[in-house]
Parts: sequence; C-alpha cells; structure tokens
Amino acid sequence: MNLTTTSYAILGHLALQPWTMYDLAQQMRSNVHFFFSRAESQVYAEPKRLVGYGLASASRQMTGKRARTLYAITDAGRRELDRWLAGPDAAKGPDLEFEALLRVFLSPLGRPEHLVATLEQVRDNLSEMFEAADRVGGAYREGTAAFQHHVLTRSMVYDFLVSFAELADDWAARSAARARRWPDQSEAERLAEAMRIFSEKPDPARRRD
Amino acid sequence: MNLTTTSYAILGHLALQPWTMYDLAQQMRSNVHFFFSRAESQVYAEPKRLVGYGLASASRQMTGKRARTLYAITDAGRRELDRWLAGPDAAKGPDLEFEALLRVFLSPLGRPEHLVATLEQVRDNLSEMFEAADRVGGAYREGTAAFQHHVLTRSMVYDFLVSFAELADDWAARSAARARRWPDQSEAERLAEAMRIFSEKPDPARRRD
DNA sequence: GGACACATGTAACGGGTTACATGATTTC
DNA sequence: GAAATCATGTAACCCGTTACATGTGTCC
Repeated sequence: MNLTTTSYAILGHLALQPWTMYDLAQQMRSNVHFFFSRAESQVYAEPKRLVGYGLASASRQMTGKRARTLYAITDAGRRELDRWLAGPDAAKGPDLEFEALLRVFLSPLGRPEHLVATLEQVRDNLSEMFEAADRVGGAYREGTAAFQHHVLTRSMVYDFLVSFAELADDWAARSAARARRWPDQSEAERLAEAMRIFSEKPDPARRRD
Repeated sequence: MNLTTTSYAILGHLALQPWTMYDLAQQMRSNVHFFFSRAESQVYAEPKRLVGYGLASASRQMTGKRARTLYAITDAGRRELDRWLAGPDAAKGPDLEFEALLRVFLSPLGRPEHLVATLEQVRDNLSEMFEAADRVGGAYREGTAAFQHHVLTRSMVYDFLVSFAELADDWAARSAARARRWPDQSEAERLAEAMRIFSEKPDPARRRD
C-alpha cells in the first residue's frame, strides 16, 4: 500500500462527505487548485486505488439511465487519514515553480522590454487567483459556503492565498516600474536602488535563531 | 527538437559562461533552487540533448587523469535562447505546491494540536530559504558576487524570494497564534477573527480591472 | 591513509500530464 | 434539436525522481 499525497488529498475530501469524482474534481479545482493542482484524470484514477486498499467504498447509482459512482471513506480509510494528519511524515516546505522568475533571472541576456513584458504577464496570470479568492471569500462572508463550519481553518488558507497573490502582484508592479525607470536613470541611481533592496530585506529585526 | 523549460534554464546558464555540469548543478542549487528545482541527474542529462540539437558544444578537458566536460552555448543556441526570452510562449503563472496548506485545509478532520504542529513545521522549513537569501544578499552587498554585474535583475529575484519567505513565515506565525488562542476563546470570538480576515483581504483599494 | 570534494553518469520507476473518447441528460 | 453539462474514463508519453556506481584529486 503506497499512498501519495494525492491519495490523502482525495481521501481527506471523502472524509468530508461522499462525492462523485466529477463533483470532487470541480471542488478541488475551486478549492485546492492553487496550492495542490492535479489533472482531472488523476482525480478519477485515485479513488479506484483507494477502493482497492479498502480505504474507500464505491456505490453505483443511477440518474435515469446514466450511471454515477459515489465514493465514500471507510473506517479503515478514516484511520489511515488520522495517521497521516497526525504526522510524523514531515510535510515538505512550500515548493514553488515560477518560470517567470527564471526569465527575470536570465533577462540580462535578452532585451529590457521583454523583462517588462514578463512582469506584466505575471500580473495578468494572477487575476485568476484573485477571482477565485473573491468567490470563496464572498461565500464565507455571506455565510453560504458549503463548508461554512470550517470557516476557522478555511480563513487561514484564504489568508495565505490572498497574501501570496498580493505579494506577487505588488512585486511584479514595483519591479516593472523599476525597469521602466532605468532608461532615465544614471547607472549610479540604478545601482543604489538595487542595493537598497539587499540592505532593507530581510528586516533585520525579524531574524530569529 | 522539443525543448522544455529545463532546457532553457540550462541553456540560459550556458549563455552566462561555460560550465561543467558539476559546477552548474551547484550554481543552480544556490540560485534558482527555490523557484525552479531540478534533480542533479536532470542537470547532467540535459546538456547532452542540447549538444544533440547543436545548441551547445562539449569540450573534454583533463585535470591530471580526471576528465571533465565543459559545455558552452553555440550561436544556434543563442538564437534559440533569444527566441524564448522574447516570448511569445507565455510563461505560466506561479505554480505553488504546498502540502502543509492541504493539511491545514483538512485539519478539522484531525486534532487541533496537529494544526499547530504543521504550522510550526512550515516555519522550520523556511529557515533554509532565509539562509540561502542571506548568503546571496551578503555577496551582492559586499560586491563579491560572481555575477555582480547582474545586480539589477538579481535584486528583483532576491526581492521576490525574501518577500515570499517572510510572507510564509508571518502567515504561519499568526495562524499558529490564532489556533493557540482558540481554547480560551468563545465561539463568537473565534468566528469574528475568521470573518475579519475575509473582509480585510484583499485590500479593496487594490482591485483593478 | 582517510575523508571529502570533484566529476559524471546509469537504471529503474512512476506519478502526472495531455489528448482523446463516449454517451446520457438537461436547458434553451 | 443544438449546446452545454454531467459523468467517466483510456492511452500514450515523458519528465523527473530516487538510488546507486565509479573513480580521481586534494587536503590534513
């Protein structure tokens, strides 16, 4: 029995309530997509493995002539999930893959306007995240969210995601602004701005250990 | 010819200067690891493909009896890199994989103390990032960095990475603090704090479009 | 003489992605 | 009756990972 984090993600959702994989795929797309993204084909494949291990059960149902399969967690599944939630399989740190940052890193090899374009594109890409956050946030504010009773922890997830999107957006905005100023600045001015970043961050007061 | 982003990452580094893969693997570990992480075996495999396409050249050298292979970019490689840097293959948005956040999401299924433990672990995991940032930042501040002349753009990368690490650390700290207060609070107080998050973020003044 | 850094890989595996396929049901 | 949604997959591929293997050079 070889479970991946994907397995636990699905198993965890099944612990909330039974789902068809169609509904669950949608649920995951709107809820965990931005920090745990998986292809739909994966979402459909996983519960079969869980059933094979006895961690989930499948029940075939009919809507007229159309078949649908409801998956639910079993007692064994709940125990396995508890084990995982209790650790001690250490959770890995945040794992970021950010192609635009690679482009910034390599941008001295290209033309300056491409750097600005990359940064603008970062901001465009983030709108999806802001919209998703708006939808989720709105539902909780209005008290109509499907898992309203999870509001304490969902607000933590929301907090992180919105903070992240704001950070990325702010960073892209100030970096693009910097790059646009370059043609009108002296090299000394450009350098001074760069060095200020290295000396202001991280806030020396923050350092622990 | 089917190049991945990994191909361009390596090709881009070869455009900076020729490298042995041993040195390049180290370079990438300290520079791009936190937003573009690849296994070393991958770093060794990639340039062979680039040589196959004529985008890089290999030259065998000797240190006594020990062989080393220096890879360098070719003219064709430089053209291909230019094409990529100029777009228009759109760069994907930031792609985050954050298992701890999934655990927070599912934490109502477990015990509250495990939530706090997860959050504390996030902070531990970040120390590596802070240390790496310190090293890089220190080198640029002292003017001794290998690519000191890239300071304008490297400061942007540094800016993002440090901001991200600070954000994640601050978030984990305030979330853990919240969870620790729960036992002493009324349900109304807990809810009020959660709802405040939804209404304060995102800053309504920020909304564009 | 031993430990560690230098230097370069190979083999096996697998989780995950993309693209495609299929048919029923509801909605307009 | 067409279009969108519901619902569930399969097939092929491949990028990337883990784990291991091998030998030289250098430092103490």
